[in-house]
Amino acid sequence: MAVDPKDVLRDAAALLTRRATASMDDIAKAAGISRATLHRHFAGRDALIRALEELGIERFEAALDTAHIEEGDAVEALRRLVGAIQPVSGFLAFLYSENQLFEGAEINTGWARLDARITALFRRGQEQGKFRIDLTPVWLTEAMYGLMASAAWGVYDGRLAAKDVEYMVLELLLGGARRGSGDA
Amino acid sequence: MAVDPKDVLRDAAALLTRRATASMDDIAKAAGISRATLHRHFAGRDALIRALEELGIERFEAALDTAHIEEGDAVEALRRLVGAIQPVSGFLAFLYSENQLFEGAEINTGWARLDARITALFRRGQEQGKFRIDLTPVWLTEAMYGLMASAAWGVYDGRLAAKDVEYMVLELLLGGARRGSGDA
Amino acid sequence: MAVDPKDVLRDAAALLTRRATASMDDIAKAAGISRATLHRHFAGRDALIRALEELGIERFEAALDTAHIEEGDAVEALRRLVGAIQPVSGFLAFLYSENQLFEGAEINTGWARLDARITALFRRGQEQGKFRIDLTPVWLTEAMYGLMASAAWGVYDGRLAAKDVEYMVLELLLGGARRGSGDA
Amino acid sequence: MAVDPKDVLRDAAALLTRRATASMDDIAKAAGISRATLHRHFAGRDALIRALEELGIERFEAALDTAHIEEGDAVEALRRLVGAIQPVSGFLAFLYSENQLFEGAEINTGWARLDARITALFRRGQEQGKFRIDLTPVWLTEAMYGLMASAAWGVYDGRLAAKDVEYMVLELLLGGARRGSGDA
DNA sequence: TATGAATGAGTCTTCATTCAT
DNA sequence: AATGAATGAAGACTCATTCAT
Repeated sequence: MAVDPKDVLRDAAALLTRRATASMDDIAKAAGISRATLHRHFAGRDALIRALEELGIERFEAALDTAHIEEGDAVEALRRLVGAIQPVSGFLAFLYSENQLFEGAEINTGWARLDARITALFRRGQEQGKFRIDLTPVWLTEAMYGLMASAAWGVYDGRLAAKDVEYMVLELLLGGARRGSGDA
Repeated sequence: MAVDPKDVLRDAAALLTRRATASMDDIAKAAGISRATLHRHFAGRDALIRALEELGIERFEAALDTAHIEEGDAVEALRRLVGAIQPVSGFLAFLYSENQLFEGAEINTGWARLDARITALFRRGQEQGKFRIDLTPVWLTEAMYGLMASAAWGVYDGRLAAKDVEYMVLELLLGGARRGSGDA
Repeated sequence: MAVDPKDVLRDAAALLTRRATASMDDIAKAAGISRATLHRHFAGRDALIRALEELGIERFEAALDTAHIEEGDAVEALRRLVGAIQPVSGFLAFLYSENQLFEGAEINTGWARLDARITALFRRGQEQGKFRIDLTPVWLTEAMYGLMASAAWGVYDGRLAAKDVEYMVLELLLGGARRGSGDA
Repeated sequence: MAVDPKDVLRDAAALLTRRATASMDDIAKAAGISRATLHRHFAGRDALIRALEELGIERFEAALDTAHIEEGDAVEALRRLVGAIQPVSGFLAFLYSENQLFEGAEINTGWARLDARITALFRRGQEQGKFRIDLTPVWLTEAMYGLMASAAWGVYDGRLAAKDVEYMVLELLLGGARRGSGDA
C-alpha cells in the first residue's frame, strides 16, 4: 500500500508527456492516489515539476552514460547517443518545452551539465575533423534537442512511424537533407 | 477609439511568443484594452487562439509566397523559405508547441495546406535529385519546424545569436553536422 | 450594483467580531457578494485583515479625536475616551486578540501612533498629578485595552449589561476595586 | 516508550500559549510524538482543547486553593490570588481568548465553578466593606481575567517586564489609576 | 501501543467569462 | 462600442482524521 514516489513520478511523466496541462487532480488519478497524498510526496506543483526534471536529468544522464559519448569516434558516439535517448525522447520533449514556455521558473542547473557533455561531444567531433566547424557546438546541441522533440511529437501525432525515428533524426543531424551529403 | 482586432492579435502574438501562459488579462493589458473588450472581439480564449492560428497561417503563407517555394531549384527555394520564415519564427514556434501540448483543441486545418506545400517542396527536391530519398518529406518538414523552434528559443534565451540563426538552421537542414557534407 | 469596499469591510468587521474564524466564503456571504468579488476588492485574506486593521485604526483614531484626549484634565479626557471607544469596542477587541494570537503577521504600525496618544494621555495625567506614577503609562494603556475587550466579550456573552459597561470600565480603570478609592 | 497524556498536554499548552493557531501536526511535533499517536490519546482537536481546558481548570483551581481565597481579608486574598495565578496566566489567557473567539464550542462548565469562587471573593470583599459596591462582582471577575490576559500578552510581546506584572495587575485592580486611590 | 502513510473535506485563490452601464 | 464590476467554475493547497503495519 505504500506509494513509491518513483512510481508516481513515472505516471506523472507519462501523463504530462501526453497532456502538459494536466491538473494535480489528473496526475493524482493517473498515479492511483489521492490529491492529498500527491501533495504529501511533492509539496506543490512546482516541486513535482522539479522532481520530474530531476527524473528527466537522471534518465538523460543514464542514456549519455550508456552511450559512452565521451569515448571513441564522435560520429559513432552520436549514433549511440541518439539511440540511447530514443526511449525517453517524449518525456524529454515535454521537459524541453516546459522549460521554454514557463519563464520565471528556475531552470534546474542539472541540465547545464548534460548540455555541456553533448556540446563537448560535438566539439570533440570538430577537433577530430568529423564535424563541420562553421556550426557551433551549442547550436548542434540545441538542434539535436529540437529534432528529438519534433520526432517525438510527430510519432505521438501519428505523422511519423516510431521505428523510423532514430534513423531519421540521426541521419538528418549527421548528413542533412541534401543528396550527396549523408547518403553516399 | 475603435479597436482594430488586427492590432489586438498582433499584440497578443507578441506577448504569447514571449510568455505562452499569459492570461486573458495580461493579453488585454498588452493590447491596451479591457478584458471585456477583448472578449467582445474574440468570444473566449479558444477563439483567440484560433484567431492567432489564422494569423500565424496567414503570415506563414505569406512567407511561403514571398519565397516562391514552388519555383526553381528546391535547394534555392528552401534557402528562400528559411530566410522568409525567420522573422516570424518565434511566433510560429509558439503555435507549434501550443498545438503539440494542448491536445483536445481542434487543430486548424489551415496548417495542413501549408504542411503540404513544404512537403511538396522536399518531394520536388527529391525528384530533382537534390534531396536524399531515405528521409521522408514529411519528416523533413517536421524537422524544419523543430529546428526553427529550437533556434527561436535559443535566441530568446540568449544561447544563440539572432544573426547566425538563419545560416545555422539552413546549413544544418541542408547539410547536417558531418564534415564533407555541407561545408565542402 | 457597484460594491462599496467600505460596506464590505463593515460587514466583515461585524461578522469577524462575532466569529473570528469565519472563512472568506462566510465573509463574502455576509457582505452579499461572491467570493471572487471579495478577492477582487481585497487580494487575499491577509489583505482583508490588513484593511480591517486600517478600518479599526481609523475608527479608533476618530474616537480619540472626538474625545479630544489631548486637551484638558486627564481624568476627564479619559472619561471622554472610554465613552467614545465604547461603540467600536467589540471590533477593536477582535483586532486586539487577532494581533496577539497570530504571530508572524506584520502588525500595522498605525497602532503604534494610537498607542502613543493614549500613553501620552496617561503620562499627562501623571504630570498633572492626577494619575499614579507607580503604574507605567504603557501598562495603563495595555490595561485599558484588556478591560475594554473583557467588557465587550462579557456583553457579547450576556454576562454584562451593555448599558453598564462604560461606567464599569471607566470606574475600574480610574479607581480600582477597593473601597475608598473611586467611590468616594 | 509509553506516552504520558499529561506530558502531551503540558507541551500542547506551552505551544498554544505561544501560537494559538498551531496545527495538530505542530502540537504533535512539540510533544515529540506522531500525529497518529496524538489522535490516539485525544480523539480529535476538540477533545484536545477540552482536555486543555480541564488542565487549565485544574491549574486554576490549584492556584485558588493555594491562595486560600475563601479565607481572611478579601483584599489580602486577592493579593494571594493574583500572585498564585501569575505562573499560569499565559496559558489561561490562551484559554480565555479561545473561549471568546470560537463560538459554537461548548464551554466547559468547570469554569463556572471557578468563576463563582472568584465572584464570591469580590462579593465577600464588598460585604466586608473592602470593595466598592457599584462595580458588580461579575464585572470585577471579568476584569481580572482581562487584566491578566493583557499583562500576559504584554510580557510576551516585550511591552511589559515580567517582574512588574504581578504588582501592576494587582494595584490597578485594587486601586485603579487615579492618584490618591491606591498609592496613598 | 505507536506510527508512517493515506485521504476526505474544506479553504484560498485565480481565471475565463458575463453583466450592466 | 467599450468598460468597470461581478461571478461560476476550477485548481492548488492544508488540515484533521483514519488506516494498516
